[in-house]
Amino acid sequence: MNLKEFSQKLGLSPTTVSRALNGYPEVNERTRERVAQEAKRLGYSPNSRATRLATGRSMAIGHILPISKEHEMVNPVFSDFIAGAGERYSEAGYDLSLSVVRDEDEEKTYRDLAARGNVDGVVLHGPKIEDRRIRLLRDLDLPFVVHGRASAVDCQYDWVDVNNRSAFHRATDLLLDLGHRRIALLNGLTDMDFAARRLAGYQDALDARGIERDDTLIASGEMTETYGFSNAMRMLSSDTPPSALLVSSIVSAIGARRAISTLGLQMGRDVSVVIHDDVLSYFRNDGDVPIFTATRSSVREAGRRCAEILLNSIQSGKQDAPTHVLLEAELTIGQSTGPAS
Amino acid sequence: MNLKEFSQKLGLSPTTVSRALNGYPEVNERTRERVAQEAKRLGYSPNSRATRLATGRSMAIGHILPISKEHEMVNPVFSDFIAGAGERYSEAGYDLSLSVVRDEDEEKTYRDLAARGNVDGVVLHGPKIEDRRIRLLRDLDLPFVVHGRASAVDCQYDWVDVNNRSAFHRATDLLLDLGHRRIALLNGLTDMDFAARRLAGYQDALDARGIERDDTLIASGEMTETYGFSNAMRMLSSDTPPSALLVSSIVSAIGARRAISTLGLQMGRDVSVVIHDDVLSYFRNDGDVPIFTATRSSVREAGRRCAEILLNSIQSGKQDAPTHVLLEAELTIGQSTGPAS
DNA sequence: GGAACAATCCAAAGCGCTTTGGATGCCTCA
DNA sequence: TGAGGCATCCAAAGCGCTTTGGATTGTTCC
Repeated sequence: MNLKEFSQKLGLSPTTVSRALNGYPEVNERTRERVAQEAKRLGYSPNSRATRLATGRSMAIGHILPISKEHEMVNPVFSDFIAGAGERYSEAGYDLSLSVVRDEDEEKTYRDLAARGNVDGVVLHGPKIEDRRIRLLRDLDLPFVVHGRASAVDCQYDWVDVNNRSAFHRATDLLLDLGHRRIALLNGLTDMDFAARRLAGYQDALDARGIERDDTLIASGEMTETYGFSNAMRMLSSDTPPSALLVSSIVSAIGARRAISTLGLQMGRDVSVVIHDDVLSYFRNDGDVPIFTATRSSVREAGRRCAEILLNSIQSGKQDAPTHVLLEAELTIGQSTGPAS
Repeated sequence: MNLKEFSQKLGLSPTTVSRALNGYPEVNERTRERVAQEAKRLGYSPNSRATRLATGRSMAIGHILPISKEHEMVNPVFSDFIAGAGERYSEAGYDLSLSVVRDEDEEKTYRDLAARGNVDGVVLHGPKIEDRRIRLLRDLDLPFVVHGRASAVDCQYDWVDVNNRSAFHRATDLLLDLGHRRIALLNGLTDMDFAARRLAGYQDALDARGIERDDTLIASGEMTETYGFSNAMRMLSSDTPPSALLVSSIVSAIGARRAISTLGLQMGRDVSVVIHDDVLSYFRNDGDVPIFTATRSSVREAGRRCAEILLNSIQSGKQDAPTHVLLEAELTIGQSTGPAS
């Protein structure tokens, strides 16, 4: 049923019905209620395609999930982030439009979304240190918010980020306080901004104690279980093994733990491990004493915050000062750390 | 720029331009090429909102991600499934529209998607044994495909499923062949269809050897790491512990492995473990000798197949015989199984 | 040379909403 | 009593495409 038919059944004009349903003041409250009731009774709801054309808004937020043909990896935090953001979108009546594209097509996809008006805004995931996408989105005049930051990009934009630098500074400090001197860092890919900041935090802590950094203790790569396993194996079985590992993701930490027990060592006694915990829903690191000592910050919460900021900037027609949210990670002591022997 | 302006610049009518861009035969090839070139040069692409209204198609497939307020869980296979399906959607020019809703709102959301015409079809995730959503979708006349099946629903529908029953039959058989007699099953939630089928497969194998099932060896729940850990702990530290575990998810198996090593046991020697492996991208269970012996079936591939079936049924106006795809899981021997001692 | 036909293009009518710019009726107040 | 104001409703013009039903031109064939 469309508006015309529905309004005829009510003996009203389409105009009035439309206004009644959309909360405009020009319509009598009794009329509005009657319209609402009849709409429910007869099962009328406005066709979204028509609404979108008429209003010029898409009522959708775009997310791009780039797939690299080599690894075919999906970022494990993606689904939890999406869950957080999507929750807000639903509340606000927005759709979440997900484009799964080969990573080399990502920029093209943004252009396309903008040109065809598929979405009213986008969330940018996984910014690199120098991220071209940010300028692109600004030039396309498509509202966006970045989950993370891009250190080498100097234009203004909204972002939500964890304070990775301070988190890893504190994590490293903790290990140093426990007497560890050879601390390995299993980090994300080097061109990722978050990885650079985590490295900087780690470096800060070493610098503050005058400890020289040993580059053989630093690994970077996609944070899979295998990555954690193989790097921990390699480092721990070297002549000068680390006594502690700082691992950028709980997934890789699982791999590191596997390496530790494969080598007949015990985590928390022979090797200490501190992780960054994004609070993935199927990998809860909680309980009375969490498995892993961790810097913790919920990626789902980050999703919510991103959504809020973006929806605001879309609805307000934006162009206020840019919004920045810097979430502080919480450092929790778990079973995976202990004094250096 | 809109079609009217663009066609004026070309000295053609909107009709011709539209037809040229959409591949209709009534337009001269030279004209078509000129239109295509100019569109690229001037950056014209048709407004998708208008196209969607005019054609009456949404060019979007809906997926619902229900969030239970208690656990706030996101199914870990979700993102990989989405990645597989989304790939196909992109190729076909369809959007993936993701609705994140509280689980009690799921049916309402389907009704809404159908009534407002937000999507041309939906994928149904995680069917329960008796799943009301299937009838609902049929009644709503919204094309859909189910990832999985619902044993107790007798209407016809398209589905893509893994042969869970035979997979778990074979997995159990393998353990029986190795001499294990007390085999625990860490299964999914009891009302899930896949869990019922896996249990049936397990039962089949026991029956074939005349082994009585011990219900204390069967657990069901949401397949988190913690779930795997605590159930494995409980069972393995009982008076009559199992000598082998059959675990429905790699995530829970990680937890089970943690329990095994916490108890000072060794996986593959003291306790055998067989898992079902959905081939999650960040948790690859491969390599020369995989960590876990597993029945393996790629959930991403399932996503692709679902997408293909759904797009076909939408484009063909459907109502052929329903399409069923039953994927056979591949049984791979890894390091986690060995003879019963 | 004109009928028949194909190839090519176009004008205009949708698609189902929103929104502008009134119209109508009723009340108030001098 | 009639002008002014308010509350309530409506007709019609978009939004930017697609698609139907011609119109026009050029070609072919007897």
